[in-house]
Amino acid sequence: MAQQLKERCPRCGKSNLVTDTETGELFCAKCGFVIDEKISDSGPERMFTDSTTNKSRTGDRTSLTRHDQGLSTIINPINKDSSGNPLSASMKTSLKRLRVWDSRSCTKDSTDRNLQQALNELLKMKEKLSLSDSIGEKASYIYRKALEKKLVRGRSISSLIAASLYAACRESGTPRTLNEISSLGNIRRKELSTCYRLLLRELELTMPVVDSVSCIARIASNAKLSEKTKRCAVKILKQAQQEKILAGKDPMGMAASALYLASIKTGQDMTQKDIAQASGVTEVTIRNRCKNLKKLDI
DNA sequence: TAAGATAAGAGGGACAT
DNA sequence: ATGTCAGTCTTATCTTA
Repeated sequence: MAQQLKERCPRCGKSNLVTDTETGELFCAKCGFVIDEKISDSGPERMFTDSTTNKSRTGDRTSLTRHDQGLSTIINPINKDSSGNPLSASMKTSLKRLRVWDSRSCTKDSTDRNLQQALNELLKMKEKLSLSDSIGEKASYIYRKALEKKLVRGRSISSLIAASLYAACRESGTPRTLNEISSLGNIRRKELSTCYRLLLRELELTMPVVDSVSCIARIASNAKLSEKTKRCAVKILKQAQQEKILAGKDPMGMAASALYLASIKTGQDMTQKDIAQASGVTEVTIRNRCKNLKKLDI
C-alpha cells in the first residue's frame, strides 16, 4: 500500500517520503503530508505499526492550511486499523465523520489540485514573512472562499495567495506592507493590490484601517531607535489623530515622519534617508507628512 | 551632505456618461 | 463599459543651507 522513496522531504530533509500506491499521493512519513509545520510530531494521532513497509496513518492534526485540512486523502473504507484488527466503536464513529469531511473537501478535481498547490505556496510565503500559524489559517480560509467564488480563474495562484495573506495580516492588525509581500513572493505589486481589492469586494470583507501607531514599533526596530523616541512619536500620532490629519494617509508614512520628528526632538537626530529606508516609504513622503505634522504644536 | 522643492508619472476610487 | 477628476505616493532632478 505504501512505498518508500529515496527523495528527501523538502521540509524536514528526512528521506521518509512515502507514496501511496492507491492514490499516488506523496507525503513525508516523518513530518506530514506534503509540508507539515509540526516536524517532530509524535503525538497520539500517529499510528505507525512496527512494520517498516506499512506506514499507514490516521492523519495529522487538522489544519486549514492543508488542502484537505490535514486529513489524509486516503481514508480506508474498511473499519480496520493498520494491523488489520477491527476498530473500536468510538473510532468507527470518528472515522465515519472524518470520511464525510474527506469526501467534502477532497473532490479530486481541478479545484482540489489548485488548492493543494496554493496552500503549499502559502506555507512557503508564510515562512518567508515569518508570520504566525493563525495568520496562515486565516489566509487559507480567505483563499478557500475565493476559490468558492471562482475568483481564481484567469489569475495566478501565487498572487491570490499573497493577497489572501495580506488580507489576513490586515485583519489581524499585523503590519506588513504590500511591497514586502510582493517582493518576497515574487509578485508584481500591482497584481497583488488588484487581487487584494478583488478579495475585499467579492468576499465583502471589511478591514480595519492600519493603525499607524502599530507601524512605529516595526520602523523603530529597523532603525534602532530608542524607547524615548518611540514614545514621543506615539504622542505625536495621537495628537495628529485628534486633529484628523491621519485620514487617508499611508499609515507607514505617518509613522515614519512621526518618528523622524520625534528623533529630532529627543536628540537622536536621524536623517530622513535612514527613516525612509527603515520604513519603506520615500523621503518625499516623509517630508510631505512632516509638513502636516509640523502644523501641530510639537 | 542633508534637507527642501518641483515636476512627471502611476495606480486606483468616485462619479458621470 | 469608459472617461474624467481630485488626491496620493513615487521617482528623478535641481536648489539651498
